Amino acid sequence: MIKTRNKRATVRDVAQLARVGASSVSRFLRGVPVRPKVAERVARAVKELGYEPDESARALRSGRSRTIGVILPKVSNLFFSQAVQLIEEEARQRGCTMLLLTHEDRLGEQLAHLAKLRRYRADGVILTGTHGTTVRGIRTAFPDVPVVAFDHYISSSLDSVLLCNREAARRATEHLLGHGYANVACVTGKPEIYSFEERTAGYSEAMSAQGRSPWLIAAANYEQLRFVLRDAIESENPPAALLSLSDFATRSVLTLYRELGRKAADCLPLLGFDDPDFAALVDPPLTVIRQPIAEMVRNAMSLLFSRIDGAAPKKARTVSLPGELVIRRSCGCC
Amino acid sequence: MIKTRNKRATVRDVAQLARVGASSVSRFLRGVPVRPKVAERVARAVKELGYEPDESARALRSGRSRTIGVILPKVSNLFFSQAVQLIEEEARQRGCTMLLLTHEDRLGEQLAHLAKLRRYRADGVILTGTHGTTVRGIRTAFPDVPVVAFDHYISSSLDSVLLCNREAARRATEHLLGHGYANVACVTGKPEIYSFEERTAGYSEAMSAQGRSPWLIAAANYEQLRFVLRDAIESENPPAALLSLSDFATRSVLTLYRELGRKAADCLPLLGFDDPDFAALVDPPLTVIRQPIAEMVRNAMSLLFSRIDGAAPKKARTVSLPGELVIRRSCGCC
DNA sequence: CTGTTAGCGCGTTCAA
DNA sequence: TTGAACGCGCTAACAG
Repeated sequence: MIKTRNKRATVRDVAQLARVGASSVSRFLRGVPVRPKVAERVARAVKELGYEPDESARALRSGRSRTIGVILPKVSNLFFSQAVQLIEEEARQRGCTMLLLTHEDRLGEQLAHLAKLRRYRADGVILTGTHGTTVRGIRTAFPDVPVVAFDHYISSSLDSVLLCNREAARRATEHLLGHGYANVACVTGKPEIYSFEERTAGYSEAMSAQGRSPWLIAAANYEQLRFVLRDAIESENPPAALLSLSDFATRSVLTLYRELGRKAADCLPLLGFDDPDFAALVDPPLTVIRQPIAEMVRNAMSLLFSRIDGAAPKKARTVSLPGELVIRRSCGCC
Repeated sequence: MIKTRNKRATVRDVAQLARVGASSVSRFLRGVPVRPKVAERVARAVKELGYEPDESARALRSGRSRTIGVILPKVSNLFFSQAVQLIEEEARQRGCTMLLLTHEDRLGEQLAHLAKLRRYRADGVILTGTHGTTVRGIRTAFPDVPVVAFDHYISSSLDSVLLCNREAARRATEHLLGHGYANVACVTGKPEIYSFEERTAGYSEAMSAQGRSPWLIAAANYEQLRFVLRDAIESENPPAALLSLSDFATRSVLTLYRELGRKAADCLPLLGFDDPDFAALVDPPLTVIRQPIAEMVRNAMSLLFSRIDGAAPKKARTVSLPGELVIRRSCGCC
């Protein structure tokens, strides 16, 4: 089969073949009512020519790109990769396509991404920012584009969807405390990240409420975290149990145990945020706080699109969703 | 602060302010040499106006959208989510943005995605197709757009990047056989997927070479797989070891063990494809075939861009990369 | 190297 | 309702 390098069909070609005006074609394609006869002829011409509208031209003309931008720290963990998948599906249902960008917690990259989305005229943005993100920076890039903060609170002037981080951490801590482990330590990497700050706060509240002083085991990255952690658990007075603030931190803990050659019985009771693949598979199975990813995405998308469609109140809204405590065995239950 | 709803600055505004022609602005922005004086004035005007070029207009005029499409079955496993992250980084370095679409192994969705990318005039496409994908279907959507098949061989007329699936499966099987487990079974979901077919073939070759008959434990999905698997390992003459063809299949195996309450000692020796989070964390740690994701992505992107830049030979190229056998303990080593 | 001109494909006027 | 004409913002082609 010889590849006929025909130029792509345009509305004009379709109009000509269907013997109607170009604007009738345009109307038909966008669902604006036209005479049945016209509709039929246009439909046939479209099919015959294999016509597909050009989204660039559409965007240029209409000012809407039918595109939403998604900016995340990374996609290579279960929380974000599931979120991406759900966002994509929902965007598709709403006739949009997703531009995906990751910043790996570098503010500079994130700013560059915002500028890029501006150039692409994204109709809206889902943003999980990093430490240092300001609403001012966002609004410089997007004076008039809807932005929803996802898993990250930036300002009351921005729509946000969040886990009830404090409450979840408090509940998790209380659960551990309830087992009689008085000296619960809190483990996290990148303690400056918003969610981790909040969770730390919730943890501290729960500890203080029982007259216990918080013990934060933190490090700038997860490599280092293992070392700090090792010092802590091999010290004279080690923690009685561990609250881990993310799947990454949990992985550090488990990796350390493995390096140390500890058997399941020698492991500190553990409760972690996120419900990664390995949670149910390790020994003992991990008790976790599971984030309601699907609901978070659903809420974020409906906030976003209500703004894109101009149907939102001016005031920004914040949706806080509770975490689910999934009890397995690592916490000491059973 | 009152939001001044100024229209966005355009090249003409910049040109006017800088007192140069519009095309000089365009040239400067694209890196085409201009007189230093002009460059400086344009740069200042751009800054002053906060000018950002409009990618829609650019795409419309130049025929290049600076966008690449990525179509995958899903992103919620480690292999694909890492691939996505790497693709995005590399696309960014090359000045492109990624449009991400997932089809969850539904051919219809995949076709719709191809059509969508056509409307967006994607400059190139990275595609992990599903069963039933034909080069004809792809070329109907993209007569003249570069497409690279990723982790999926479709036709010799399409650039492809692949794991050496057969060889890896053969080696893995031989490794298990080498431990003296004669009766090695092969476990997979969705056996019709290209990679799994190839791996199955490699497994069968290795078995046959030793005069053993292959035993395929397969199911259409991973829920069902657990049941089939259970029948197999609880039968009178169970397999002596298991070769799992993907992280999902491996997860099914481990989940089943957990459901059955089996201790590490009672688990069949196991070797699995992919190196997911949990591989090093479970007991015993999993021996796996790790796919060289970064290299696969690097190759795919350079194949793609050499075609986008018109610097590729006409003939399609296939890159096959070897898997890495990561020996831990589940296979019976140590 | 520069500026002017034209038109990419579409949606949105307008007058019919 | 329809079709013709215009222009969104930009870059390719040209003449200077």
